[in-house]
Amino acid sequence: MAEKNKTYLPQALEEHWQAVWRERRAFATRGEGEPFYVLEMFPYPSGDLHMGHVRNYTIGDVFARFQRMRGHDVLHPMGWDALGLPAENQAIREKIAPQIRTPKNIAQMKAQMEKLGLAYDWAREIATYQPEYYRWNQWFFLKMLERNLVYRRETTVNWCPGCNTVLANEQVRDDGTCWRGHAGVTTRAIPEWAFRITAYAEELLADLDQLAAWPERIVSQQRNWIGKSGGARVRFPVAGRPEPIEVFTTRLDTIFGCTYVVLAPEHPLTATLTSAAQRAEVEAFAERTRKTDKIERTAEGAVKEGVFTGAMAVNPFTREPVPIWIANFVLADYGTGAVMSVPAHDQRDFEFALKYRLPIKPVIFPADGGPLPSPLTEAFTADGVLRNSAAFDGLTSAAAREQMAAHAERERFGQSAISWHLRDWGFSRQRYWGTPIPIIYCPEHGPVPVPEGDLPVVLPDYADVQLTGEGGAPLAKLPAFYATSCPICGKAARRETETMDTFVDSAWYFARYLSPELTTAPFDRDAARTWLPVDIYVGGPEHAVMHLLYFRFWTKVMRDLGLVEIDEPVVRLITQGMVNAPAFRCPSHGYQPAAPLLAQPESERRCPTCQQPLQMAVEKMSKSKYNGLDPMALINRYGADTARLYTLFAAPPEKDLEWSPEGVDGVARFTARLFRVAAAQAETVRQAPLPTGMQGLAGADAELRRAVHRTLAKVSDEIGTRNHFNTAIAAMMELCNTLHEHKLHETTTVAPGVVREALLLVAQMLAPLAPHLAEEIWEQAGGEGLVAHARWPTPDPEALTIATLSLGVQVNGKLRGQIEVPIDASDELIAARAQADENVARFLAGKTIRKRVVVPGRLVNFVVSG
RNA sequence: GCCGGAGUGGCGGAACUGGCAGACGCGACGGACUCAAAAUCCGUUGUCCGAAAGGGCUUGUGGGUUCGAUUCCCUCCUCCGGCACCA
Repeated sequence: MAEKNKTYLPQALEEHWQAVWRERRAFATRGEGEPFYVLEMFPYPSGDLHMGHVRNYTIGDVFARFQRMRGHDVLHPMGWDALGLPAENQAIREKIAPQIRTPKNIAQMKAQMEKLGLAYDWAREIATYQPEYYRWNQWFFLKMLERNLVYRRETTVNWCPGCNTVLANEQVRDDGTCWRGHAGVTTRAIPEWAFRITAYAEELLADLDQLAAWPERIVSQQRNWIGKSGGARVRFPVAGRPEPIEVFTTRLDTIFGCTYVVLAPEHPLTATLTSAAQRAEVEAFAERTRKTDKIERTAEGAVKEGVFTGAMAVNPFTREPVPIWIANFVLADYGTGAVMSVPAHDQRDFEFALKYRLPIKPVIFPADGGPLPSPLTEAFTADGVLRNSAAFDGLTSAAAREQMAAHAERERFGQSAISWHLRDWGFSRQRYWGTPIPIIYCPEHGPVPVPEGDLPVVLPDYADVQLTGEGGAPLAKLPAFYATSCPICGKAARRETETMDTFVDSAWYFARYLSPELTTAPFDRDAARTWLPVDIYVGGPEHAVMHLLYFRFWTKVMRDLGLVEIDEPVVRLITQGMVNAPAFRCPSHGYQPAAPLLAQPESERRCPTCQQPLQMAVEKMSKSKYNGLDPMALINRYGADTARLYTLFAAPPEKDLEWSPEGVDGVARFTARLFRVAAAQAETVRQAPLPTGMQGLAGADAELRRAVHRTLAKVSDEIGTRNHFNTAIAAMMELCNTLHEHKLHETTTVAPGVVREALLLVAQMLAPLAPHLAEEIWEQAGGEGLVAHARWPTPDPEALTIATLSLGVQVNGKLRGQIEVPIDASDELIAARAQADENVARFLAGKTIRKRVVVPGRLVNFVVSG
């Protein structure tokens, strides 16, 4: 900047450099260097960045800027996940068209991102609400329909009789009322469209092995979600019925202990086989189950309940009759919707049997021949040896599972089978603000795909739709939208009025950035060959399962469509922890805005309405808890560099972050100190020739140069290898303290060349983290061009050498002394020095040294006795 | 309930492969500068005993493995994320 001021005024300085970057299009791809794709999960454009965004995008920005300095050709785009429920709810509340509101929100958030100094190539911006984007959702739908990866099925959804519409899980409150206050939320079965993700289950599981650079916890969550388990299907005939009950079990070895079977209340057989005597009870129970929503039902830490249907099935192994029950914990759309219950060997079945006084029959006994308590006090769930199992007695569980499956297959009442936890992806939504599903229902030809040439099916204007949140799919009220003709026969037909799950948008957006303007294909194949897979993907761990699984699934589909040549979308995944903050809650009036309360002394924090003392807890920042802190306030007060450094300094990326504004001051001091050092030295060092090595350097010159290069080695490792930005910043703070010890903030005796090198290296190290200040220091010290485009420096190995080491000396594992030894000291010399230490000698006196452990470079330990 | 993760000073965190626990920062305390305040600069700061040298204790709980455990194993507790229509 012209007219240097020695006071650090970050706002003006940052605006200046942001303008320079913008003018020079500093973050466009260059077309030279190894391609490197850095991606962050794109946001829903709510209108304001929150702290979670700031953290997410700052972390991504560090990677992008660092890899650019490493010489890569970096692709770093940003876009908007604009469709979905929040925008629709806002439209209902505020009566503003999402088409109007969304671009405004986007403009505002984009301005905020620019103020943070994020290095995006804005020429590649995408927004999913634009027909230019979602037409490709529709195109993919048609392609997947052709390949039998899309189908129609029945599903159960939350239904609010008051709103007369389907509710998202989020719109159902704990007490069974809907988000708008209606009571009596229930579930109901409706048809929907689904993606056959299960066709890829085996590959989605196997390819987890390719994800070596993903966090282990994400991989295991995916593995468990896919949930492959080996077992068997067995058919239990029902007296007087043609159709048997099919169950899946992983414990076929326990089947002689099966004393009842349980169906889901929605199971198709439930209605037909219930006896007349039990009908009223069974129907009442099914109705009650429907009224508890899906989440609560599976979250059945609560109550396991069931009723007898009055019907009996036959255990095909024992040929004995067993009662058929229905229960709330068995789900229709999971497995076969029916389970065989073995109370002796399954804890849930055991509890259920006790409650309803069903027989408990042990058939597996400990392999060591030990007894089981009689009566059982809990289920014996381990593998063991079979008894009471006829021909299979004496077999181990594992052997029995094999032989019994073979037996079942021979006898044609079952076979071994694999079961998956993963279910197909239902993506129909009865909503307006989503991608219209390109299907036309013809009375004659049934569901007919919209011809590819007629895409996109464009969402009708908001003005034509009455968004009330009531009465089912909004598009179904709009004849101008749905009235059409059949593409096959031309007769009057009706469009599909449901829209797609927004997970569809985010399943492939990473590829759209490669060629955002393309109108002939979702993306350019050559560009995909160049840029994919994504090298680093940064986002929240809340997406560990669903989004990332859909993302992986879609990539494999795109591969099979011949669009990409990769199996997996992302090489390296970084999941950043959440940003939490204190939230205040009044027992009577709910959450209260945290910001004014934090400004008050603790004793005065009371509910503004009723003056009760408030409960405080650290919770995820969110609007509904009123504990969000506006990042723009932070940036306006301290500058973007300090805000960035603080979010990076407070915790390593993957850890949750408890936001406390106090710590910011320390980082603000650090940036201001660095600025003052650069400003103090600029005049004297700008032209100084740089040192070429350690020759001729002594005293403070040598000391400072060593410190700078040591810091560079540390920072390179922390940023480049370990991604621990907090410790990188700590190392730079230490260096800053060293610069102060050498009086670089005023007049120093250190040689100008050494000072200039220090400043240039500081600017380069700082460039990914605090890019504006880095540019400023770079310029002050006479760096060439932009530091954003400079190469990441390499430490001078000569400056990293050291002559002596300091080792700890332990006696019996307790630290008793400290010694200095030459770097190449032998174990004998180390031991001699250690024993010579006065305090160590005290602890060795009169004892026998039984063992000596020398850990190179760390410590020496004497094991003594006597 | 099931799946995944986390727990270290007054606070955020560090300790990379089993090797000197508490780097760096906040806060607090003391000092310099100032008429004064802010800013800045210097110092102290896990805890207990001790004048000091030094010693005891200490990484959610209880146990185990090891010369040595924040790190590995088992038990329990607490908190956080996900659970398929929030994204």
